[in-house]
Amino acid sequence: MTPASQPPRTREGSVLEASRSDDRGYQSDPTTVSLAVSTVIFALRPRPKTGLMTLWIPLVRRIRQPHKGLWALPGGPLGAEEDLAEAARRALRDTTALTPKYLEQLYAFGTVDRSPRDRVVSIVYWALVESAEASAASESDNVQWFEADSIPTLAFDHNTIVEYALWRLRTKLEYTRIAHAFLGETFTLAQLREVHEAVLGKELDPANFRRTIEASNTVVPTESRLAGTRHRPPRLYRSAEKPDRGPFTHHGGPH
Amino acid sequence: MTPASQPPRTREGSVLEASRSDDRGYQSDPTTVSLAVSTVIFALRPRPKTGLMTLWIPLVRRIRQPHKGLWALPGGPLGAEEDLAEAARRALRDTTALTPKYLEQLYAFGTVDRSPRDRVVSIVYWALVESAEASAASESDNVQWFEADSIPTLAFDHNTIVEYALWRLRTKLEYTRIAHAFLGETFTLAQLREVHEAVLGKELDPANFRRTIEASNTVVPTESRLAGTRHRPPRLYRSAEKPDRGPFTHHGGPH
DNA sequence: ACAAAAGTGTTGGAGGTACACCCATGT
DNA sequence: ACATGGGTGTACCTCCAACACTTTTGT
Repeated sequence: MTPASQPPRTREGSVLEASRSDDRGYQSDPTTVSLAVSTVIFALRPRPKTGLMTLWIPLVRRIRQPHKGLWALPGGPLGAEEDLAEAARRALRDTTALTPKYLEQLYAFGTVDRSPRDRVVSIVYWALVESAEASAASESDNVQWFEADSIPTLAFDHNTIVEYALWRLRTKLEYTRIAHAFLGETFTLAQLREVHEAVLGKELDPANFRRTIEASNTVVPTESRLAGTRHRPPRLYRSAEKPDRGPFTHHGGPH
Repeated sequence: MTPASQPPRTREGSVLEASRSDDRGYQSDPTTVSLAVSTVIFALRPRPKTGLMTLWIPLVRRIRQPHKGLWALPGGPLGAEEDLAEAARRALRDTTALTPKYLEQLYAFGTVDRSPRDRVVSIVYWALVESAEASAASESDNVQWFEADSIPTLAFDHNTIVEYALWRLRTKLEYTRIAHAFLGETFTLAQLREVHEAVLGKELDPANFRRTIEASNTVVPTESRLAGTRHRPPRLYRSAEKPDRGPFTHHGGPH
């Protein structure tokens, strides 16, 4: 019996992003519902002191009311000619200047009072960014990375959203191959295990991890090995083609 | 390795409901994105000939353009003072005049061209309705129940949405106790098994089903038994309190 | 040679499927 | 008495956690 995946019922703020261009802190027409798209971005980065890889999330500082000065999820209003995922990707590009290796819709948050004056419905996505790139990601006064375990108080209901995204990431890691999104073209099983350990926050048995992964057919071994270690050189693997299928390819075609 | 739960990328219509009050078939302001909420409603009802319980979905006939005359999911525009789930519940009440025992957000559909002229983002919910009530549900010229396995061609991308909802229902049935939502206060294990069989579309071993359910602690036995059968009277069960927990109660508290 | 991580083998427990069998009631 | 589903027992199989053990490199 696994946990239910009912998302939170929040009673807090909205998702007007820091980079919004108009200066009003409220909606002119109170009968209108406005639509925004935000993205929870995950990447693995080394923890400053220990150098150990952990989960990080970039946040943007709000430069307008409401919640001016607080950190918030990157996002913005949905463009009329823009798909939802495109908008999420744009939020990601604007803050981190990176391209996600994985992007999925998380949930639509829309309680009436989540923003103080506006009525905003936020469609939230979550994204995974390759570790190598994430290290070189832009950081500034208004954009900063935080460890997923120690997120400050955020604007609106964004703390709740981040928690939910974290839960989804951890849950989904166990039954899909999204972990590959954190890694490059080829990787060792130790590196893949490191990703799992960082996300789940616990150590895994190398022997059993190997067998579990091998049995899942999510990776294919290459001929090359990683040299330069001061021990036996580990084999490099690539991500398997695309055994990842949505619900439709399942019962859509012949069984 | 279970299937990934990436929803479809549709390239079709929107979700303007049949009961919408304005008569325009398009949006006045082309730069505005409008927001609608629809609901996929599930109930178990006996199949006409065989009497065997199967999955049914109520649909409404579109009485306006676009897609006038086609069947579509019940839904409507989101009210400014209305939570998303409320709007979904309203759609359900208006069509079936019933209260859902279970209601959960499915997905937000928002590709640019899903509606011919408008730009509509639909936040779709799915709901379960008690079988007993569903039998007495209202049906009219513009509201009709269809078997989940034989849905006609629907307006917009609603066929895709229904397929996705079906997939979610079947998947979630296996690791939660949502099956209870189809049943009344008390029920026999045979009835619960009948629900599972109807949703999954295959027979289950009564002996093993019993043990699986008992081990899951999702039901509690009562003292009463069901009489009037022409065999040994089966024990009645109730749904367990609330071992159903969202992601937050999980890692929100101490581990 | 030795440290260190890669990689293999082995065992025991948990859980799930198949199926034989007994139990209690209405007719 | 007997048909019918309720309910129990059990053997087997697969998957997974734990951990001992062997292999291959750099120093």
